Amino acid sequence: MRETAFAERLIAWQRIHGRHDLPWQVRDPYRVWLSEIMLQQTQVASVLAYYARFLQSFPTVAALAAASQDEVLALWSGLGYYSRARNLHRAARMVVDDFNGVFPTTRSEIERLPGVGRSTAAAIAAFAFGQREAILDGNVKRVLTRVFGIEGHPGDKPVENRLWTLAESLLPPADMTAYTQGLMDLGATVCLRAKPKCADCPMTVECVARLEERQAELPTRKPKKAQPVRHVMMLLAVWRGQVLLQRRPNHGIWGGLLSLPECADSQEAEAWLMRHGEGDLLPSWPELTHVFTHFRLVITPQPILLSRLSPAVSQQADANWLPIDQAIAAGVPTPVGKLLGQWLAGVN
DNA sequence: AACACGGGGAC
DNA sequence: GTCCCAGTGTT
Repeated sequence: MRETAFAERLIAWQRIHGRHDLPWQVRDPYRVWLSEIMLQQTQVASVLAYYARFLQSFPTVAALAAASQDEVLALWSGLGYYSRARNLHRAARMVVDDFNGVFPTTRSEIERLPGVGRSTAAAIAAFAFGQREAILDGNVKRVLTRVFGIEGHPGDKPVENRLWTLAESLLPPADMTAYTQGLMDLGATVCLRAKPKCADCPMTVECVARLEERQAELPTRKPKKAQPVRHVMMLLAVWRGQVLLQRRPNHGIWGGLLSLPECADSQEAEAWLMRHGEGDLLPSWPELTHVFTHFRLVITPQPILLSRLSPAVSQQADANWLPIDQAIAAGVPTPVGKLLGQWLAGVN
């Protein structure tokens, strides 16, 4: 297909059939940026409520910069990929401190913000400033591999490089907002992964995948490998009606979130109890499996009722004793929220 | 180049 | 259950 034909058809299609009512379809770069970060590896339906709540608490980049990391993480809790929230917070402070409170206006400058890579920077530059920059996200990769019949896993470097070059060659001379939004809309509403609606697609007559009936083979799947399993025991330590939460390190899984204390097995749980005071190990609850991209985590919940807390422990700086309902609201990982919810349901 | 990083929707 | 998504940062 001619490059110009692709862009012309896409823009015309977007104006009629594309999405025009998403809350982040604005020119305010702060709102565009926030939405793009939330939408990384996360679907629109999941983002909508988080976006509204976040914007209500932090209406401007200055408000976000003035917040604490805790406040930001609490509003992010449940969305996943928490480094996005920490980077967002750092980047807000960078905009205030290094860019004099004015959001940067070029792709290369925007790309310096932590958490903003090439595609996200290009999307912000296109939506907020109408600049001629190519995006390449999951939707675009699916559309391009199908329409142009590009073989190979799009995550492989040579394939990805080819897709970037193609994406740049397709850019229209103007109308970048409609074009960029059209690319995303086509991928999200028509060029679906499982059942693409080829009859509704403006590229259908020339789409390689459609012509060869290979929609199911493109984009090429990632070769999969076995997922390792990790086991952990999570302690539901309760003292005077409050549960103990500990801050996780900023790096690694659930970085920076409050979570339950962990150990390997019930023997270690006994030792933990001896260190922390006196009380009883209740029978452990049934295992809970949490699935990640790269491994599965099998959690054994171990409730502990403390009757006395050792003085040294009660003064630990990182110990957070909270009523269960407040603990849930504090921004804990999803499986921890489930466990605390089960406790509430069981006790009350 | 490969991996780490969450959660949820679609099937 | 499996696959994959509006990706980025680290190694």
